[in-house]
Amino acid sequence: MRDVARRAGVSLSTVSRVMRGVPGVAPAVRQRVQEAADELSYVVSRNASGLVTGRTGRVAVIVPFLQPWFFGSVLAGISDGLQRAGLDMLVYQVGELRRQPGWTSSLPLRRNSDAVITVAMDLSAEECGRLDDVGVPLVLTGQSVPGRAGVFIDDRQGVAKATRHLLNLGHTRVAYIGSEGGSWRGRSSRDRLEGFQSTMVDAGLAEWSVLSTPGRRGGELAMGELLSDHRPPTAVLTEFDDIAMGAHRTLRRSGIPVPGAISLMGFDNHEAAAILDLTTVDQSPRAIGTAAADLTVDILAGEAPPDRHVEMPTRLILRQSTSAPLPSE
Amino acid sequence: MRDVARRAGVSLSTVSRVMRGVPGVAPAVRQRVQEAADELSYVVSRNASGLVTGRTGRVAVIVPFLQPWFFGSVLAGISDGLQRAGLDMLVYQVGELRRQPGWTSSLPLRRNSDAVITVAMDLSAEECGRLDDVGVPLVLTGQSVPGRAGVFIDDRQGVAKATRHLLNLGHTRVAYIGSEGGSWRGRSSRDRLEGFQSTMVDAGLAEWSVLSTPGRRGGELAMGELLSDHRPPTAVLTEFDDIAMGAHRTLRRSGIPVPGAISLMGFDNHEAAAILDLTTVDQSPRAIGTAAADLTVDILAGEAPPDRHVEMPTRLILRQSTSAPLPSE
DNA sequence: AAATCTATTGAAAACGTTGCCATAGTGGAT
DNA sequence: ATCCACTATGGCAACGTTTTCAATAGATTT
Repeated sequence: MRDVARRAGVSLSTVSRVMRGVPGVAPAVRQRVQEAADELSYVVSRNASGLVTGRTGRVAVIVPFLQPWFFGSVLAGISDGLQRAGLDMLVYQVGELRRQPGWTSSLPLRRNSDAVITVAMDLSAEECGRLDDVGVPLVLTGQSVPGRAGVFIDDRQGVAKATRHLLNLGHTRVAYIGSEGGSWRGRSSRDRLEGFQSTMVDAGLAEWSVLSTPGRRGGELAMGELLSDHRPPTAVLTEFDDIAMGAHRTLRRSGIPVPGAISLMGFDNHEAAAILDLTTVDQSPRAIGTAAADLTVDILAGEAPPDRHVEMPTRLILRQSTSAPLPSE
Repeated sequence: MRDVARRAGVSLSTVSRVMRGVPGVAPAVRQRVQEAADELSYVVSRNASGLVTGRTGRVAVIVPFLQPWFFGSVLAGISDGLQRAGLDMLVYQVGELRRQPGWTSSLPLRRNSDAVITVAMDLSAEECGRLDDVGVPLVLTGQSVPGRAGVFIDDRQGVAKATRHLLNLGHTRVAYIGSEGGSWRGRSSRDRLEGFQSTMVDAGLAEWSVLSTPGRRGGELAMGELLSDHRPPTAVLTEFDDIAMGAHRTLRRSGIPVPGAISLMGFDNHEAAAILDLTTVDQSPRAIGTAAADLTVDILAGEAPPDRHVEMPTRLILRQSTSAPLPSE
């Protein structure tokens, strides 16, 4: 910065003003400084400016994992939103680390980010509290906690929508495959199951659900179990697409036509769902990310209360894996 | 920090020494300071320490996109590696921005990161140079440029491996579907094509390749084109799995059994490849990420030359989509 | 007992910014 | 001509660390 000042023949203060775009600098001088900065390819050190302003210009994003497609999509959205606001994105993958009770303090968040966004972390109240201690705004995604800022979908309603789709097609024997344990998404898991159950009960039908280990393998097994019933379901809804893919595989191997004999539905609109022509419910993770970033920016600017909730819509994606049940039955 | 010092009854210098874990502090004092820091849940401000050390403790990772599964996997690996070394990860998604000539300077890299890792950016020499100007080590992944640090796979060899697999099964009419334009992966694209061509020529067979738009849709179209040949191939290899998935769809719709009539192979070991039982070549993106992070750490520590190349192995993943051609032909 | 060495600690200068206050012009109203 | 309000600019302290150097107190050697 000193070099820029010297080159433009002005003081440090003036360079600082130009770099921050604050008013009160003569146009001619402004341009001269700008040119000098460009020639030296100078950018301000966030380190130094953050030291005095107390703002770091960075937002920490905490994800449980980075590999599953879902997180990539949410991150893409967050990145878009933050970039627009000129903020940088720090990404922390907690993964296994999370098992340890004090994991929140192992993250160097304290004075190193202006806000924290968690993605589908399903935090406990205690974990939330610990993150609060960092002293920066906390925005949750994929999770709704009263009194805390969050962006999420209505899991219950989304599943209800899916269930009704199957009922509207004329199915009466509808089964649900959910996950249990091992998954990091406890709350959302429960909500989806309840959404299914209440919709079935409201329709005066028997609620029929199987819980299995999460993931594709779980779906395979659970589907096998359903097929071994003396009157198998004519439609199967799963908690998320991965499970549906496993179920799909079992059906394929058993030579059971989809949707001919059994209609199959997923949830999430997984990248690969399109490949299998799987009817599903879209929750547009990228939009969730953008919304979370925008919300964060607004909170930082004081334009939004630090407990605003943003609910994202879900959309039914109709593909080839669902149809009316065979009339013969 | 001052608070910690006061609470522990020592000077700032001593606290600093304790926090950095440098020797020269009496064990008793060390413990007292540690406790005080814990009670105040104090962590050092990277901002301030970076200001004086010149190190930021952060590494910038530049990716073209964040959504595709591949990037999530590489990031997961990078995150693992950096976390182990106590470094934070800044992620910049350049995406569309890249069209603009000066995009490199729009990233606040200069004094804000200790190193830059690019992921499958396929940078031009000029872009590399611009990133060099930032003045920090540059590590490329998915791209090999002489004289620059990089982690990559041998695309030619990987495709050659795949091609030989098909030839070993007894196929002689093997076609290749590659991508052209629109993709950000020019170099890798060319290498893969050449790997196929040279292997075929070496085997004394006719080289037969179709280029199409990248992605699933391109695969669908290209497969259709191949099927309209008066003697369609008995095996098809594609530049990457996405294309293979499109091709798979066309085959499914045409009622052509895979691998019965046509063997199909992808490349990359896409998440969804397992769903389609697609034989493919794995390049373990997560391992690439870890290797890139480790290399970066080593370069920063001066333990590796700033132009070290790390070549990652590829592995043939045998699944159900390839088999010997029908003897009848 | 004096001298030397070592281990531990503290004091103060830097690092590159920002924000406040002071200063110097500039033009208009009195 | 004098004063005022205003704009543009510079000077300097402060932010929270690390680093260098000096100081102190025991311990060891002569």
